[in-house]
Amino acid sequence: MTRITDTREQIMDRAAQLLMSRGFNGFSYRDISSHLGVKNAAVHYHFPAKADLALALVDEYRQTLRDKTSEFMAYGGSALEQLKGFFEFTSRQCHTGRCICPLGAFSIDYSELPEEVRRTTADFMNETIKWLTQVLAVGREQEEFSFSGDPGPKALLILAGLQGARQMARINSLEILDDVLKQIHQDLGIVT
Amino acid sequence: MTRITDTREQIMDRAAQLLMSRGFNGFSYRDISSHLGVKNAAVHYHFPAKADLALALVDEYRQTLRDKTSEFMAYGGSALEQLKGFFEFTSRQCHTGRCICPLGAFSIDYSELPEEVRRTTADFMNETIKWLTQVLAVGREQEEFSFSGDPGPKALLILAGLQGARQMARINSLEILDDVLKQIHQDLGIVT
DNA sequence: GTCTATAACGTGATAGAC
DNA sequence: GTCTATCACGTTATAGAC
Repeated sequence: MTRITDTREQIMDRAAQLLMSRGFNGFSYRDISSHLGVKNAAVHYHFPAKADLALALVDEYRQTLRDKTSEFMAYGGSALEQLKGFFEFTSRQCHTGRCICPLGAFSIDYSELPEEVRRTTADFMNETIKWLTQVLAVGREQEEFSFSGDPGPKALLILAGLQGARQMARINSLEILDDVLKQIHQDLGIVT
Repeated sequence: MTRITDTREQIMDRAAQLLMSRGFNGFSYRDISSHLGVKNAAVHYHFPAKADLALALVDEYRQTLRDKTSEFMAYGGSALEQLKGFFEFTSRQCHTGRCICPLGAFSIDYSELPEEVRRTTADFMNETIKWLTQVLAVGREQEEFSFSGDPGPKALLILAGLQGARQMARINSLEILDDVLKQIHQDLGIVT
């Protein structure tokens, strides 16, 4: 009934949850195993070293982004729709668990992560930047929203703003994320 | 020759450095003591528990902000000057050590911090928000810069953007922070 | 694939000499 | 105010039985 990879997926899910709520150094194999009702050796079977787990997590995030954006990147489409989907995803994720952005979490421990994890994390971030830059460029061209200056730095400010807002929201209140999202909308001339 | 509190200050300095480069859970008493050439018991003498160290650090940040902004908050002044000072401080701090914002660092471990540290951290953040909100309001009134909408959410976006940019910069390159700063300037209509 | 058992180590923290 | 010595604990990780 249960698939062979079931435990592996459960480990990934729990690890993702913990990463976004405590940072990569803030959880242990025990936190994962006890939650699943298994022993820590079982987790080590699927991910021998913690770095393997980190790599799998980043890879998963990257693949998710690719799946959600590949069509847009290849053939274009409605930029506003892409943008709204991204904002809603972020907002929903944050409202259920007050979790922070995985990139933000990894950035803290970045200097101590293995080279391969660092490279994959950087790749993931650069792909995200590239995607949003194109969304902004296409959306402005299609007059779905407006802003002045290059799309690149604008994309950076939006991504950085969301990442920071999620962290600030957990110290203060989720209202902060909502306010920042509204401000981003306003600065893009999007009517809500 | 050396003051009584000399070691205490050195501990604070090193701890601040470590906090901003590895997060609160990313460094140990040993990291501090070995750097100063003392034993970890000496550090425990000045800060019995790690929470005491966290509290002292947040308090120091808060006091620094108060010192730098109290005059403006009380009597007003040039908002542009305040803003530039803040940006330069952030930029300089980031360019020497690629360190992240202390608030960002604490936000990761926030759920496990003692209540008193949490409260002080939240106070510090709220004071920062309040200060920047007033700077934006006054600056727009004095026509030093311009933007549409309420100063509050605008202040949040700027602070969140800086916090996120510092983290992204460490994964990619310091150029990201520079780009974000330029975009913020542009969105405020400040000519550079 | 999961278990028990254990190794090897780093951590925050304390007691008591100097 | 700093030291030596030590504790109790959590951590990642491995070996080998089932």
